[in-house]
Amino acid sequence: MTGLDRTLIAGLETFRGLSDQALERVLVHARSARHPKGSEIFSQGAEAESFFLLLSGHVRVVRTSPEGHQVIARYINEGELFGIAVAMGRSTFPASAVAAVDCVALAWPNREWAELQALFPAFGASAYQTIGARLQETQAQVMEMSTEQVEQRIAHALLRLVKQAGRKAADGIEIDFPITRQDIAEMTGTTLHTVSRLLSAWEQRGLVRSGRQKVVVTDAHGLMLVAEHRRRD
Amino acid sequence: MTGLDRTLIAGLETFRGLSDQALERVLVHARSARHPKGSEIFSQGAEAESFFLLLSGHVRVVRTSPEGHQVIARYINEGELFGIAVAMGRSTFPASAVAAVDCVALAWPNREWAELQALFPAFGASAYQTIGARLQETQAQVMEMSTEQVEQRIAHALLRLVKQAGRKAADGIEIDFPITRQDIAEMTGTTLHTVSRLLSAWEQRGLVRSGRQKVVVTDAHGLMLVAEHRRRD
DNA sequence: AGGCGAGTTTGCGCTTTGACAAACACGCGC
DNA sequence: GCGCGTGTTTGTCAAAGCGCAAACTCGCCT
Repeated sequence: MTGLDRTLIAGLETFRGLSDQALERVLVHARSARHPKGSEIFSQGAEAESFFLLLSGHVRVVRTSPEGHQVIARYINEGELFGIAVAMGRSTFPASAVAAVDCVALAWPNREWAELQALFPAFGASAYQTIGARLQETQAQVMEMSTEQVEQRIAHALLRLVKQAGRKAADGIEIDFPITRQDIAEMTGTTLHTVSRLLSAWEQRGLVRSGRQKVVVTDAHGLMLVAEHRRRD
Repeated sequence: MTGLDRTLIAGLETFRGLSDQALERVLVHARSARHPKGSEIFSQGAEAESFFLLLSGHVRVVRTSPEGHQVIARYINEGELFGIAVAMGRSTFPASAVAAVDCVALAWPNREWAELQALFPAFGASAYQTIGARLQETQAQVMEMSTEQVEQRIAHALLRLVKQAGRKAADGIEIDFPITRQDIAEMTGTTLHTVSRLLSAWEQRGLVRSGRQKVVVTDAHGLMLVAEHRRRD
């Protein structure tokens, strides 16, 4: 009854090197679900009973502080694992996941984690590499926030988004999902006002073209120069 | 010839639940080394050939940006693993480790990682939990830097230090290793000047007592109030 | 077609905090 | 015991960018 075909996940980095048979096994306990844009896939603090893999769409991972401040920890791209609290020995989700667009994701019960890891060591290794990579990225983000001005941080964030979720547009590269000034502010630790001002300025200089929930980087190289420019050298 | 006794590591979280025999096996390829205060245990960017466990002392993990800015990612306490690039699938160290005081650390060749993990699943699980916990901490740090003022960040940092490496002093809790204003600044993304001013102010208010490379928290509760106090609510 | 609302733009004042500078003090080594 | 260097204190100044406020505009829903 699953109807899940192994071609869904064949070719994904996470399952690289697994045989067709292995892929079938992986999918046995997986359930696929559609998550409409804006819906919460899981909720910060909730009991983590499953882990997920994004088949299509884009997911925003958001942490909310006790005081209600939101911070976007990362965007998840197609083919990535997310909500893997189980891999970090956590029983609750440390953040919420929200579908940035209509999404399709696979979900496995946590108990499958140990199982799959034992059956397919390559899967375990790849998963832990993912966590390691995220630790690196997050530490890089701390460095950025410690040493860079807001302008550089936003430029870096846009370049990262374009790299991870860029789609060729007529006059540049467009970020492949709707993103507000507020979102960008929450990624970079600033306010939507400042983001708005900077995007306007950059638009004048021909670096980007932006509109309602939309950003197109028209001069990636120019933006890189902005990102590299240090003032506190 | 090793002379390493299993009592060195018995009782450590990382090796919890391992038999005496297992502990002996763990130590077979371990080498112990003394690292004088201020010396580098490993260097950012260098080929990672070993992973480490701190037996005694305190280690500062420092990242340096291409422009030369330094950020202290964390302090390692006794009994903790560090330099586990191998666990994250990295071939080079993403940061440097510097002995904050005279230290003793065990080192294993990377090849032992897979070995130990296979032999003692509990070891692997605990190690990955460590990485997961560090990812959490680092993300919490990003939140802090996004949403809190410098004063709150420094208060939080001090409280964390006191919790992790506090030692009872006559009139409060002292941080157990020499730490400069510059160090605190590099932990919190600010400048030593600002740290100095705030510590002075706090000293006046009776929250801390500080001197050359030394900080004593005399009123942890009061400092917590400072840490919680939000201005951008 | 029109209205509503979310998202955006923009102005202004002000606080926080960084930059620069200079003097100071503690402790170690000679 | 003295001098030097590292670490610390403190002052002044400047400006980045936040808070607040208000206007605006595009899309979408009815």
